[in-house]
Amino acid sequence: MSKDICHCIVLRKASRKVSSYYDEALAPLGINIAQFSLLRNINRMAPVSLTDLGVRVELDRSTVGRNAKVLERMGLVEIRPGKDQREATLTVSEAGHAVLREGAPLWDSVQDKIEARLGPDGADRLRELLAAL
Amino acid sequence: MSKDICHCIVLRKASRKVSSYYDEALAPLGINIAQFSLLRNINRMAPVSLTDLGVRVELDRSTVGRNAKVLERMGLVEIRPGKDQREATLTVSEAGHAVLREGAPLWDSVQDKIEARLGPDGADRLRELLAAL
DNA sequence: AGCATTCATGGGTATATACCCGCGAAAATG
DNA sequence: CATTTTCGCGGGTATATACCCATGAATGCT
Repeated sequence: MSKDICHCIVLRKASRKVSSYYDEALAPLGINIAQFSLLRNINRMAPVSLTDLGVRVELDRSTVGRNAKVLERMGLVEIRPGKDQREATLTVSEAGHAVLREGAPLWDSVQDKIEARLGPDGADRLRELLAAL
Repeated sequence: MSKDICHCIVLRKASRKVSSYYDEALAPLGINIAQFSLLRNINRMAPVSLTDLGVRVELDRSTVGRNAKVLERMGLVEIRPGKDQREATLTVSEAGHAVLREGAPLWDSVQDKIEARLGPDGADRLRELLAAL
């Protein structure tokens, strides 16, 4: 019975597999999909606090903080205190913008590949199903 | 455009979210879904080597080794050398069997919840789409 | 038998992720 | 204005995950 298959495990496997597609495509830039996506979100919201960013990307604030620190170490993001002394303000550096530019077509190609695999409307149907979870 | 949405990120979010449903349900047993699933696989294949188990669950050998070590520390799994001195042989302990028994209905309830959310055939359609990736 | 090759694990390193706790800063309250 | 409460973050801890390298064991070939 298909009922024996854990929905969660199926999702986790798919998540790992698909992540690896993006990771491989972005590898030439020395960045992975989680980092690239976070960088994009920082760019869209900059200057942004860790808390706001965490809400946006639906990740724990401490997770976002640590992931952002990795981007900072890579020189792609700048982290400094905001007016509110409690806040860490994130902005994308020059190098970060370059990665965003160069990564875009690589990301596009994987998006296309996925859509091809899912067939027409496949991506939309998948998104709908996942949104229902 | 929906084309702006990263298929990978959608999947990762869904994976985290769904995992948390199972994790919460299994929490009373002090185990999470990754561990529960691994325990089930060990049980089905026992006695099994790390390599074989890794192939089965589609995880890196070293990942399986570390995850299994956590289960061992919890007293749910026994790890000992096999006839082939290189091999680590995994078996489920008494406590592990108890967890499998007690976890089954908890796992079932989450499966049902997911299926309810996805609607009739939803789970099947989701599985098909994910399998195409 | 002896050496080369293959094979199974383990451990190092690094990221992703979450939860909890404590500290210092800002805001609210009397 | 002083005190309390709220808020933002960093750090500790733990798991999940992967890649690479070292080591010791099994196998195969000469």
